[in-house]
Amino acid sequence: MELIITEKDNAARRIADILSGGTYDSSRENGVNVYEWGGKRCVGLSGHVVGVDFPAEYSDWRDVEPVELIDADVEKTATKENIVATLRILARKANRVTIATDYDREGELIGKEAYEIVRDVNEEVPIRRVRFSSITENEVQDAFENPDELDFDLAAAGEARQIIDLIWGAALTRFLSLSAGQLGDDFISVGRVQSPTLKLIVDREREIQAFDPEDYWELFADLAKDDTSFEAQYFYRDEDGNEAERVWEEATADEVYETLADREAATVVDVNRRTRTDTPPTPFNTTQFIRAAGALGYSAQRAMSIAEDLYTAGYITYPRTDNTVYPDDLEPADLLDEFVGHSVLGDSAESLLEDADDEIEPTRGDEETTDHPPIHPTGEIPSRGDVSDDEWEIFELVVRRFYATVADAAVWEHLKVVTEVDEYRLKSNGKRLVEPGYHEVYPYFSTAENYVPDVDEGEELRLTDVELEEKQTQPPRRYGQSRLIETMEDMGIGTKSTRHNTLEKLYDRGYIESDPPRPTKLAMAVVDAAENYADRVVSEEMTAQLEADMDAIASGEADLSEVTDESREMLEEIFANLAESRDEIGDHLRKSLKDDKRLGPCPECGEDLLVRSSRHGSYFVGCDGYPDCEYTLPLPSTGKPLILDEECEKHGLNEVKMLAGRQTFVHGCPLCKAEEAGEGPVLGDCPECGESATAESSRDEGGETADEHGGELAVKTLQNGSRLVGCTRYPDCEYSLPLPRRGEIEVTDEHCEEHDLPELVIHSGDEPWELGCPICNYQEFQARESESGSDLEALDGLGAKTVEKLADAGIESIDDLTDADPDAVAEAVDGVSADRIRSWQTEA
DNA sequence: GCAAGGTC
Repeated sequence: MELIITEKDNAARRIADILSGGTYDSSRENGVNVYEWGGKRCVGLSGHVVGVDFPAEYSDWRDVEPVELIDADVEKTATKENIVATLRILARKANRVTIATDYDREGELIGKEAYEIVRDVNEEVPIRRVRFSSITENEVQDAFENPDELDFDLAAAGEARQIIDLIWGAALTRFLSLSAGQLGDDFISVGRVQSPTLKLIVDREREIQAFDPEDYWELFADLAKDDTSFEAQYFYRDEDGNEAERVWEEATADEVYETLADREAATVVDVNRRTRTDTPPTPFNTTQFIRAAGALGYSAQRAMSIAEDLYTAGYITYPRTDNTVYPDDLEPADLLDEFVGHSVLGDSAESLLEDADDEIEPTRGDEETTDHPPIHPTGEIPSRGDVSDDEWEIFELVVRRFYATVADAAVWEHLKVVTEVDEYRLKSNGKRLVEPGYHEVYPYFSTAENYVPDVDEGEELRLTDVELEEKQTQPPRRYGQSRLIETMEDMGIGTKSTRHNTLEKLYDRGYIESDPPRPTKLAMAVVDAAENYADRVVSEEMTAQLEADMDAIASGEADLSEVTDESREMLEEIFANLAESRDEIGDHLRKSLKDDKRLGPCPECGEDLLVRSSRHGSYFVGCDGYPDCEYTLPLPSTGKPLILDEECEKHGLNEVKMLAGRQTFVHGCPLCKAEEAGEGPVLGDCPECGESATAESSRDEGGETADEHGGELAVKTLQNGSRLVGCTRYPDCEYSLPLPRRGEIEVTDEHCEEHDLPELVIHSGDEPWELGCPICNYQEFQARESESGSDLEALDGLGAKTVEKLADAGIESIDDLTDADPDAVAEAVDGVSADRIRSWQTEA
């Protein structure tokens, strides 16, 4: 029995299909698919099924000095136990093993991991390696006819990376986390890939913060020939002889403006016409795919997740690839044929086939690799009902990108007209798409034209309007997600499979927020600390050096232990410097963590108000002075709060935005919100769960935290506009007291002695209504209701709800009702018309 | 509770 091992289940199934001619059987062992035919079995791994880690005695962060990790053993342990177990069972019975993992460095390492699992249970079996860069009939057949050996040096290069990444990442992550006392889910991480990426974002933010805008002026004019008018812009030659449009002196700008505004004609002094060939884009690798999907509004993570689904369903090829050159056995014409006749994608395919002279020559990118083909459609087309709108949009993008790579170039005609007004010059740039070429099948790039009419040198044009625009230089823009991923690729950090995950990791760690990502104060502090003490871990150098070392290992010029030992020594040196600065680093990190949560001064005690999260995952605003100060404000229940730079003028608190995907919204100043609607002034302890009510039990339990303290009664306005006195711990505590719907509530200085609550006065109409202590008021109301047997309920069509509403408006008995003015009552009570009140009055 | 790299 021959055992074939691939990197993933999908590849196993397709290889089984090719080698068996479609006659394979499949079964499941331990939840792993096994494909079987004529004396062969094929099984797919799930990438790495073993991983590196330190021995268990190093796992407690507090018991181990981070520096000890540098010389700790590094062990390999199974991370996918069911797959490892299945592999062991199958390997015992095998008389030949063929490793068919992906054709790249990591694939070689995954192959070696499989090799070791096999060897462990079967010392004798011959193990061979096959390599192919796309799973097509030809390539796979060819690979199996020409098998090779595993490349242990190449695998060792991958192992060196694993060890170095683990040691540096774990030791420095633990050091920073310990120094700042961040030991739970909120540890502070550092790594060879994430940290240079974060530095990229932080550096850009520093530039933005340091940016000093400069004023400049630009001048625009409208020119007209016959009935058509077009725009022209003032320019001059700068010191280097280059064309410049920005005027840096206001006086100069005014001078030009005066002249232009005064004249009525401009003379054409130069006409320049040229055609430009606009070549079609190259095939999609992962990065360019993410970029194109990003332009359609998809985050990197989302784009990859959709691409994976489309791949698994068989509609597109493998989405993780560096390759931008189609393999030889891709027949563009055959693939186009698959789309002919399709309602949405058919027309383009047909026109491409018609236009093709003989051989279709697809575009080629710079990167030709062995891993996988560029992302392209397989020829299988989902019906609209099978996929979501987003999936269809991404699928169409991939199909159309393929179309573009086999389409003709586009041709633009550019027309530049220079005109003169006195000694000043104006220019107009026109462009026209004369041959749409690939744009016809790939509508994702702008083909906006700019019309400038045909003119001749010496011609006089009317000068109809002049505008002087005052502008300011803008700070550099933040990187968007796809720009970051492209830059990571340029810097050589991360891989096609991990770059988008790295960004996600930075979000999860609290280093970046929002989109385009903005670094938090914590991120600035982490990058700061790393720059000062472990510069290497935030530089792309570390990866560049590692790549060079890996190449040396792969070519046999160096061995794994030389490289890892050298790396360990460098880290030792870093730790020698770090040790003395531990407190200083910790203080800075802690301060930054607090800065990220700070909203402004507490109106009660002046300490900082901070955004905090409750045990249930919801957020609220609490005072840093807790437990001395128990001031709190609520935050909306949807989303994660992001503190904005904008400050509320009234309270000096930063505004808050709630991030919740598409439901993201700006909440504003939480105190304003609380005053406007939501929770109003706090009146005192909740009689059910407040301090005095719970004092004994909470003392018994001990370990009080900010989100556990006793509830307080506050005035609340519900979404439907009705008001009540409710507990701040709602929904955990449902204690509530009714309040009238209308009128302004005044909280007086008078206190009810029995309940220790302030007395309330309701201002509506002419006469203020002294409601008093809300608990007393409610008790009186209940008493009256039971006394009177709520005589109102005797009336036809008057239910308990309405009785309550009427009571809120001060009508608590039939007598009250008969005395009342129906129109005024209708005004004060929701959902009750004056007519209904009149009918009750008659009935009474 | 560390990293980065596979894959789901």
